[in-house]
Amino acid sequence: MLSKKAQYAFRALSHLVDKFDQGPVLISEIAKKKRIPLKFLENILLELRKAGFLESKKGKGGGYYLAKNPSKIPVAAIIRVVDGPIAMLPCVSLYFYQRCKNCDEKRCGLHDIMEGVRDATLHILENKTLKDLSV
Amino acid sequence: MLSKKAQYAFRALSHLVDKFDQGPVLISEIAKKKRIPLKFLENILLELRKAGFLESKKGKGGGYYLAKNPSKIPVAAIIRVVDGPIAMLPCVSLYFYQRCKNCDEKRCGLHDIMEGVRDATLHILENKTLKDLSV
DNA sequence: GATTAGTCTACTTATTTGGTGGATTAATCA
DNA sequence: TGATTAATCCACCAAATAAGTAGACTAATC
Repeated sequence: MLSKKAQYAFRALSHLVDKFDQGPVLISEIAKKKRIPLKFLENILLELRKAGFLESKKGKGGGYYLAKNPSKIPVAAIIRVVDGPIAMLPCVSLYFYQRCKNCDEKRCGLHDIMEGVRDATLHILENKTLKDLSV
Repeated sequence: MLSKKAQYAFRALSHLVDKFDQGPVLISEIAKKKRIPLKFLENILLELRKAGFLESKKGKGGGYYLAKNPSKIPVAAIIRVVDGPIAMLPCVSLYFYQRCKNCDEKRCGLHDIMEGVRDATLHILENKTLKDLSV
């Protein structure tokens, strides 16, 4: 399951996609429109900015906006920043790999199954982008 | 990510698959062989028994054993019992569905994407079974 | 220099995860 | 029948993570 934080992130991003190329959007506007706790949203947007997906401007006329075209930002990348690994086991994660305690990866059936799940999942999440958030 | 509990469950089950049709296996044997904390394993096995995947026998010669052929038990079913939903959003879960607060399912891009992920994931997890745990 | 709006640090609170202790019940065997 | 074996059940605990909040600070604009 995606965390609430990740769900908030996608809701916020979908608003920024709608306003793409229309200048900065206030955090407070996003919070109000999308019903996200303001201070919590601050943290989320900051994290997304540090990861390079958003840019921001301070002062009057400031706010947040997408750093690049929504069609260039895969859904998978957002999940990794906000929630971490997408895979169901550490030993099959591409970006957060950890060796399996007590499991020989060469002879572990679960490993193989979860590798398959990861591939199928990423095939979708790497190809769907923020532009697909607005239907 | 699967919880540690679910990972323990699969490790324990793979042992029971290896011993399938050879009578009951002691919790303590599984715990030792698979290096799972004994008392925690008790809880896990009990849960799996109540869900109908295992049977047990008390007293001397007792222990746990699979309730049916490993090839009849899908990996998906085990995950649902131990960890709950497989889907990435409540609003696309088949067994743990919950309506999305603040998201119109007919017009939500994320909903559609995660529906696709769910289908791709379940296509694998419903067809792989406990017999696939032993390679 | 007043105002606006994001940044940063540091909490707090709630929930989930992972794990333990100990008494009880059921089956077997001597 | 009573000792032994092994699962069952209940109730708890600690650590980690998730979710949310407070308030001072910095940068841009007017």
